[in-house]
This record gives sequence, C-alpha cells and structure tokens, in this order.
Amino acid sequence: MTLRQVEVIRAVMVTGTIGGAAKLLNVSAPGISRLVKYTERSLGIRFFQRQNGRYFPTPEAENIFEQINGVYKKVDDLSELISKIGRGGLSELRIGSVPSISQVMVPRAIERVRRRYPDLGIDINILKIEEAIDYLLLGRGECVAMSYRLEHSGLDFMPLASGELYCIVPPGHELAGRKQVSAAEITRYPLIGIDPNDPYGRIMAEIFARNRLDYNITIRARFGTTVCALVKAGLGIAIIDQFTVAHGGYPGIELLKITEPTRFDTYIAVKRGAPLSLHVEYFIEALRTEMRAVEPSRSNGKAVPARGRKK
Amino acid sequence: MTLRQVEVIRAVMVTGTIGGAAKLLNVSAPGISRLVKYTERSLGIRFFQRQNGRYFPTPEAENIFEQINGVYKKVDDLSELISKIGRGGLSELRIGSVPSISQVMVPRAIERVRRRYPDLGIDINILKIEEAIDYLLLGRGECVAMSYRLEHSGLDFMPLASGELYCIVPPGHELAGRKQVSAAEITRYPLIGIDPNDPYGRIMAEIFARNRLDYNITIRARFGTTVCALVKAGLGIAIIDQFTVAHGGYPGIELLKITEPTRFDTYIAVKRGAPLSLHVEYFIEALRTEMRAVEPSRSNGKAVPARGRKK
DNA sequence: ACTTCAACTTGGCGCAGCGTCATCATGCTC
DNA sequence: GAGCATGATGACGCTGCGCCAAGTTGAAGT
Repeated sequence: MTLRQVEVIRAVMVTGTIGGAAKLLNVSAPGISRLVKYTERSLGIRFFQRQNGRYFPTPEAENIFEQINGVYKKVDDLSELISKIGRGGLSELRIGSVPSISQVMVPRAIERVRRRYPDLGIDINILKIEEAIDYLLLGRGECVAMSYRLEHSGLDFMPLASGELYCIVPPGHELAGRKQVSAAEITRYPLIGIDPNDPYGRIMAEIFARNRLDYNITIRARFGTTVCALVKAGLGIAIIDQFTVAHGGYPGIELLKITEPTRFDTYIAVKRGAPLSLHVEYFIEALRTEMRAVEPSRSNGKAVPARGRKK
Repeated sequence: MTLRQVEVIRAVMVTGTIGGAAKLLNVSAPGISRLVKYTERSLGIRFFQRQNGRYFPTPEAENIFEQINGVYKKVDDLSELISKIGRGGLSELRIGSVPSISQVMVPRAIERVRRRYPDLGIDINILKIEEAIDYLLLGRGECVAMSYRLEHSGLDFMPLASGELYCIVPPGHELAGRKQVSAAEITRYPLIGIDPNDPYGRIMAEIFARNRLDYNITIRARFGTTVCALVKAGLGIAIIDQFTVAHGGYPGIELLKITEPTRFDTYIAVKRGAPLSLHVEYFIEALRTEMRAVEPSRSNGKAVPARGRKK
C-alpha cells in the first residue's frame, strides 16, 4: 500500500470518474485506470463498481473511504508541518557578529537567509570579542562572525574572507580625492582609533608598527562605526576595514586606498563539536558569499564546502 | 512526500542507524541512505545529524516524528481494515441454490470460497424454483444456482455446467452392477420421481417422453435427496442428475449410466443490472469449476470470463 | 601506531512502477 | 444513426529504488 494508491483511490472516489481523478492529480487517465485496477487486484478488494462507464464505490469502499480520509488528513498535517519547517518556522537562527562585520555584511547575508527561509526566526547579536566565547559556549547562539582567530579549545574557527584596510577621511579633508595614501602620510594627521589592547584595534595599529611609524591617537573609540562618525564629524582621519564601509555602508566619508599591503581576516567561530543547523550553514555560506564578493582580489573560483569544518 | 519516505524516516528514527532501519524494512542499507538524503534535500529539512557515523534526530525532526507516527498509525488502521475486508470481513456472501446443486456442488464451491476469504460471512439458502425469483429480486441474495433457465425480464442467466442423468438403484437390486441401462429397461421397475409439474421433475420425465415410453411413478417426492433416500430404502429406482450424487454425495445407492443421451443443464441466475460482489463472482467461478470437473465429457479448455454476462 | 570493525556513502546496474500518447470499445445524447 | 464522452488497452520511455561491490571515516582493540 503506497501513498500514491491512497491518493488515487481517494481522487476517484471524490470525483467519481477516472478522468476527473486524473485531472485532479494532474496526470493522464490511463495511469489512474491502471493503478486502480492494479490496486484492487493486489488487495483483493473491489473499490468501485463499473456501471455504464461510471465509477461508484462499493459498500466495502465506503468503509475504507473514511480511513483513507483519515490518512489523508494526517498526511496533510504532516506536509503542512514540513512546509512550515521548510520555510524556517519553529526554529530560530541565533548568530552573533563583531561590529565591523555586522555593519554591512551581516544584514546582507541575513537578507539572503530570509529569502530562503521566510518564516525563520532570527536573532542577531553584536558582540565584542570577549563576549563571543561565552555566547558560543553557553549556547546562546550557533556561530559568531569574528575579525580574528583566537585559540580556544572549545571553539572551532573557519575562515570567512579576507579584506583590506582603508583610510577614511571627511569630505573636504586635505587628503580627500587622493587615490591612495601611504601609512606615513596618515600619521601626519590627527588619528581616531580603536584601543590597541582590543584585538580589533591591534589590527589597525599593526600597519604602523610594521612600518615603524610613530602615531598619535587623539580619540579612542570602541566600534568602527563610532570611528566613522567621528571622522565624518571632521575630528580626524582613521583606518578601517573595508567590510565596515562596503556598499556605501557609511555615507559621508571618503575611502582612500592605502599604499602598503594590508589584510583583514575574518572567521566564523562555532562551538566545537556542536552540530550546525541547516539554517546557520546557509547563513555562513551567504555571509561568505557576500564578503568574498567585495574582496579586493581573489581568483574567486572554489567555493569552500559548507560542512568541511573539521581539521 | 511518499509513504515510502515516511516509512523510511520513521525506521531510521526508531532504530537510530541506517543499517538498523534497513534490517527493519528488509532492504539493503544503500537504499535507505539514499532515500533519506534525497528526502532531506527535496524537503529542505535536515532530519538527522550525522555524528560519528551515527544518526540522531535534529530538534525539528522531533516535532515531525509525532506527526509521522500519527500518519503511520492511520495507515496501519487502514491496512488492517483492508486486510480484514480482503479476508472477507464486514461483508456477506448470500447465495441460493436449488436442491440438486446444493447437495454436493455448492458445499465444495463454498469450501473454496472460505479458503480464499476466511472471514467472509456466508449465507446459503436452498430454494425451490418459485422461490428463486423473489429471492433475487428482493435482494435477499446475489445469485442462485438453478437447474434450468426461465425467461424473466428481471433476471439474467449464465450457463454453469451441463451434466448427465443417472439411474440409481438400491444395492442388491436386479439392475445393480450393470454398466448401463436403457430408458426402456428403467420403466419396467417401480419408479420414484419428482412431480412432473415441477421443472426439475420434467427433466427426469423428458427422457421417457422422448422415447415414447410409458412409465409409472409410484412415489413422488420434491427433492432429489428424498428420491435418493427412498431408493436407498429399496422402494424403487429413479433417475437423478449426476450433480446430486457426485463425489459419492449419497452413499448406499448405485449409479447406472443410461444408454440414451441425457443432458442436465445448470445456470446461475442473478438480478439483472445489479453489480456482482467480488465474493459472489469468486463463488460462481468456484462452482463452475467444481461442476465442470465432474462433467462427463468436455474439452474443458476455455474458462468463461467471470464478468461477461451482458448480451 | 597499526589493524580491524562497524557504520555510512558512492558507483554501477537492472527491474518495474507509473508516466505519456494513440487507439479502440462502449453507452449516452441529439 | 452520428457524434460525444468515458474507460480500457497497447507500446514505450523515464526514473525511483532495489541490489552488490568498493571506498571512506571514526572508534576500539592489540
């Protein structure tokens, strides 16, 4: 007894004719005719009386009809539940992100996720570095997009994308309109920066350190967006990762390429050993796609397989 | 969503492994593996987490599991009902027969029916000719095995089998041990017969009429079995159709072939236009088979199709 | 550290269920 | 009696799903 048989029998009972059932099920009549006959033969039960080319149920079939409808209803319930879950219902995607990535890239990735799972509940958290570990370990979320990798035996890191750093200046600034600037030039202006104790701040600082340049942070902020706001307000210039300002993510400032090579690596952190939900996998893939799309240069060929996270 | 998929998902959930499910469903593991994967892919839902070659349900699947069990239960109910009906439960075979056929042939046919439909309720009626019409027209039964065909616009007749007539004598009778006797010889003894007004009786009488023989009925009975009993008691000899006494149906008498050709036709009568139940069709077929098996001579090749009653 | 084992996965193959269209038989309608 | 609608049947092709054999991978045993 297959579901197909139940379906077909029911359709014939409902419509009363083979052709009607065929139309109802969007198939051609011969298939229905054959399947009904085969089913009757294999079960040893006659469901229908043929009377002048018309089908009507036998007394036995009346009994069966109720049961069939019961089965059908249950299957309907099941299908509905499945489709609800298929659209993301009944479950929640809980993810975190450091501020730089959450500014532009995460919303774009989330938009993709929403399209794929319209009913999915989504919980996004902006986390500072130190919060991310607990966030994952305590199961408050499934993954965190981070701007560097830290060693922790309870976490796994997967590379996400690599970007560059830019120098941002307010419009009308002396440097505005320049194609690119060197690190040395940057140090000649009042700088707005992130606390170098913060790993994010260290990334910014590293470029000067590498070139043994002295620099002077006039204002320290914690988030890249704050930095942008301060720059926009004309309080100085700054260095920032490209993801924070991608897609015109922060209007009213100008981006300047930095002569020296820079690199800004991002990662997805997950709790080690915890299986990933389908949704979060989709999110990670979407985020990776979005971020690689703005990567400065990359052969961009191979897509990292979604589940190859071990080793 | 096919029932197969539900079945497989459930089996995997229950057993926890692909192999276990395969064993449970009596198929090989690759099929299960593939179907599960295909189903997950096509529904966009992950039912199982793969962990160290072990399957366990995702949180979503837990929800679905209940529903699947519900479907399963309903399908089980349905299967049970179907198998009950398949064994003949919930319905009744109601048939009638004239005495001559009911004596030996009907029970043998019914035995076949019982084997095929162990749970089928069976109602057998022994009917005199005149009762048969009402029996059918009022829907008291679906068919009647009769020993001749009558014209009635409300009934249809289908040929059943043709037999011969025999002369029966008590053991020790003068004719006992003879291979065959002629009609003329029979008339020399006291005869036990059926009322010639009764169509059944007329059949017996016809053999003498055809040969223009005078004969003398000393005792008149109504049923063939009564005739047999009277013969057995030594009260005379008689002519009787072979079906009544087939398979040693009436021990204690001797059968003598009659020299002249004889013929005893039987029919199945059904209400015209009324559809036949599967059971009664099976019964008719069984009865036909039984009766043709004792027919004196027939190429015995072709089986009349069960439903070819029209025209 | 190497082997072994027990799972699942993958590839290749074959059958049969069920889809299609074309054609035919039947009973109803005008 | 011609035309129409409905099913039945035949021929044929695709694909789901069965099988076996061989390849992975993590866990356990020595």
